[in-house]
Amino acid sequence: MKTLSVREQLLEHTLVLVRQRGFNGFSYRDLAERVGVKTSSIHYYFPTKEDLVQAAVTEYSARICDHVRHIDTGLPPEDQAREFLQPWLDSAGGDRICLVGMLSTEALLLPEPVHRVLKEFYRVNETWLTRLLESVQAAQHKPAALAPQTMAQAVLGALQNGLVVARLFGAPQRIKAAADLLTVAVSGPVVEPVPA
Amino acid sequence: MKTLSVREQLLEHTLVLVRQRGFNGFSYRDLAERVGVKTSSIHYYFPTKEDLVQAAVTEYSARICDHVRHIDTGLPPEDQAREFLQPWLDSAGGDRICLVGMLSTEALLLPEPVHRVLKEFYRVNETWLTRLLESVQAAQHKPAALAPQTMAQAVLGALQNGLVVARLFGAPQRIKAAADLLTVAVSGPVVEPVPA
DNA sequence: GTCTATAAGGCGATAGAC
DNA sequence: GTCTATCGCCTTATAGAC
Repeated sequence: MKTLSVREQLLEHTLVLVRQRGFNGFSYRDLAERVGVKTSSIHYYFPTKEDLVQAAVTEYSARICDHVRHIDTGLPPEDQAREFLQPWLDSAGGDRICLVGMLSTEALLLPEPVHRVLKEFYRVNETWLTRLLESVQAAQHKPAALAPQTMAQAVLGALQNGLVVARLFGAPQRIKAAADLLTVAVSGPVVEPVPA
Repeated sequence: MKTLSVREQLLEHTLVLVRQRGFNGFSYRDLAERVGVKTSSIHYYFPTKEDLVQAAVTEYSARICDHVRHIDTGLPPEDQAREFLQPWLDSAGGDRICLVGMLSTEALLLPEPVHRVLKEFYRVNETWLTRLLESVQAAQHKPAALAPQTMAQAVLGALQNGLVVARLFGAPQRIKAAADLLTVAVSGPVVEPVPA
């Protein structure tokens, strides 16, 4: 377990605070207390709060998008979908939603460079899902009811709101509706296991 | 066109401000300037900011839920779905998202009485969609790939995030993926009109 | 790099005159 | 009901010592 530099600690705690409370929901004081420095030290690394959030969203988007890009396209579609869904299922029901979902909701408060990263996140994830659904559709005889891109956007949206609702209700399983939507699209009807 | 009381004006402008910027994204000063009163007058009607947001979310949820409850259940499912979708399509691409979607994202900043209204909003909308999908499914020979309740949650989630993304991209048509998901679920494949 | 000290202004909220 | 005036605190941000 590596020791993080102060800058890295600031970034990690910012990721947590934004995912919990949003851009306007935490202060330099909150962040300083968590890392164990004074607020003036934060300004040394991130001159303004916009610099801080820009670094946070860039780091977060890179992590998720890298995860998606590294999914083995040789795997069966069901397995690719499972890999894609993993980070979403992992965070469902905790106190953190997707950082991109949070900041997109607060978009009117944020500068344009942040918008660019948010849009890129949606583009990368939707494009990956579209390709997956296209490959499934190409292997079938009947065309799907919804175009791959349309289903991709619907799935990603359902996942984003799924995290929000799972947290609101304190019910991790509420992410399952969105996950099932993707699962069905790549591999047919979901059959729940029957209790013995 | 009726003249609104000061209290009604405060509530209407609060609905707008929350849908644009969220609970922490506007101040009593912002609201006072818009209505043309001093900030102390706001406290006369709404002693605390939590009182203000409680009144706003209650009013907003009542409006949408009443709209949903008044949809004629005797209509064909496609027409019921169209009615349901109308307020979502109307606000897509503007600067306002769903107030419930906004406050749900900010849930950790808000008191429990607000949570109760947010959850009730999801319950009412999901229940209505579930019933609609059940009625469609009962009239068909094959069972749908997804259970009605699951599809209902996915559709509502896709709509919420659809508003967020439509605003972020400045592209009203981005709400269509979510709308198509519901439309297909109640009436089969969506066929785009071919340009002449 | 990290600190102390402080600036300059915003915030929600209250007291009391009218 | 609406105002003026003000309180106490929080906010982001900066200057300058160490």
